[in-house]
Amino acid sequence: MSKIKETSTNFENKIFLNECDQIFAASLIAGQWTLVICCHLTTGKLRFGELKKRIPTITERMLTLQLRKMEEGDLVKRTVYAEVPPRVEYELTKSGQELSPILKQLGEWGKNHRKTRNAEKSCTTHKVLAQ
Amino acid sequence: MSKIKETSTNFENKIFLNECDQIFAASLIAGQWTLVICCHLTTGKLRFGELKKRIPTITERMLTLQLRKMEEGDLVKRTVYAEVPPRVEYELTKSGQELSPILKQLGEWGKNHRKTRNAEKSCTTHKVLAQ
DNA sequence: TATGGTACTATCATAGATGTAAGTAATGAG
DNA sequence: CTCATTACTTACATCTATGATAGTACCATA
Repeated sequence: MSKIKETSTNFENKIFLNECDQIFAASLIAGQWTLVICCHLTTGKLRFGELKKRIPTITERMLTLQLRKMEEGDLVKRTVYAEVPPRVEYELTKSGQELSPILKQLGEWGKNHRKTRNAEKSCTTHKVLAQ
Repeated sequence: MSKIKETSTNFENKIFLNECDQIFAASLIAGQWTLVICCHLTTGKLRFGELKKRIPTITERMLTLQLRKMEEGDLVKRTVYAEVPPRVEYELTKSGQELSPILKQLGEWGKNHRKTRNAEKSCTTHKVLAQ
């Protein structure tokens, strides 16, 4: 693989294309509740009401909106059973499952980064940080 | 490592703690321009004006705001030189650099996910999607 | 007929993110 | 003295995400 000049249009384009996919991916996990929902679904299918119970602070409206957005983004699959009272199950799609390890890494990074930050802050300013 | 009952509080807590770090990490890369800026800084230091040139569609205001947020989040380091006209350089911190490979993976996932989606859509609905 | 459970939907209100346009400090060049 | 340069800041407008609250369809059950 030959090295591309950093000033070439090609080089800029490569960066830009990469950005695009990253931004596309990031936008799919951007919602305030998306990762929480994702996390709860990693262990298997859950009904709407079960999700609501596990995420007590979410409103039904937001849960609906987020699940729809995630369905739209092909992260979750929604299965409706023609029963009364209604039963709807949500599960991660294949893509959703493939995202999990990356999110896990992101979480690891977050953990370390948070530690590093707090260490540096307390080292330089000797302040205790909330959270 | 013994298996934890899925119904135990401990199990729920483990999920929740993991969530926290992920959400913390996600919030740091959440800005509309954060990843774009990150991307351009992976190749080295850049001045404010250079970043602006490389991201023609960003306004000065947004560039400032995002950079400040990234500085606040310890993703970038800001160096001011006492010159006139002023010179300010931005570069990724160690944490910012460590985030790069994960973002790269995220981009890879995004690329594949986008492909899969389009393939499935065109397969079932035979529609051409405007991206 | 009245009630309950499930998974929503509709409406209104607010907070936060982003965009537009203009202005600023400092100083060297002319 | 005037102007250009750089990295901003300020004020205002708008757009999007989130929140609070109430209402709905369906039918089994009492």
